[in-house]
This record gives sequence, C-alpha cells and structure tokens, in this order.
Amino acid sequence: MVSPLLADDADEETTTNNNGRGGTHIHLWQFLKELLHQPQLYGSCIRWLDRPKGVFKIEDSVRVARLWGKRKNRPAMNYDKLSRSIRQYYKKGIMKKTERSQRLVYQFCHPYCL
DNA sequence: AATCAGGATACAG
DNA sequence: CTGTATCCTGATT
Repeated sequence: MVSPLLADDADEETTTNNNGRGGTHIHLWQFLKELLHQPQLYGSCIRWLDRPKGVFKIEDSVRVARLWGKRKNRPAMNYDKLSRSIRQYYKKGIMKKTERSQRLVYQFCHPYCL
C-alpha cells in the first residue's frame, strides 16, 4: 500500500481524479485550477501564492507538463509548449503578468480564478 | 540551463 | 473558427 501523500514518481495519476468527465475538451486554465484545488495531491508541483488574487506558482514544471500531456493525450508535451499556451492567455485576458514577474509565477484574471 | 516572449504554422473538433 | 500543439529565434534570469 502506498501512502496517498507520497504518490508520485512512476504513476502520476493512475488513480486519477476524473471530475465526472472524460477529460476531453478541457482548457488549460481549467486544468491548472483543478490541480490547484487539490493541494493534497498536487501541492508539490503547483500551488497558490495568493489565492484571492489568482496568483499561483508552478513548483515542478516537468510534472505539471507531464500531467497536462496525459490529460490531453499528448505524450510529447513539455513545459516549453505548455507555457506557450499560457502566454496566449495574456492577449485573451484569461491570465496576466504579475507585478514583479518571477519565474514560474502566473496570475489569473478576475473571472477565471473564481 | 531554464524560463520567458511571441510569431508562424499545423491541427483537431 | 477556436484552442491549443509544435517549432523557432532571441532575450532574460
């Protein structure tokens, strides 16, 4: 038996928490929020720095990218490509740059962090 | 080296 | 058409 708090390494989400859906048409920002809402499971790779402001930090870019790749069935996914998609959110008003930009720190725009 | 910034192009739904 | 995925060049940390 593996302790639920130390479940990582080989299988990141075999016992996946599929929120009732198949996990198909999910947007990246929604996926990131799903991880942020499960700190018990993903707190080591992504967490809020300022929840009310929608500021969060990706602590383990490799793992978050790997999880995203699994969710979208894109085995070649990596942080370079995932971050490119996040950058597209700036122009769209889904995310914005933080006041003092720090590496791996992003911020949701008001309606999206709720 | 890793991450950030975008433009260009490809692709799936 | 939209929302990435992929690829690339150059800048910054």
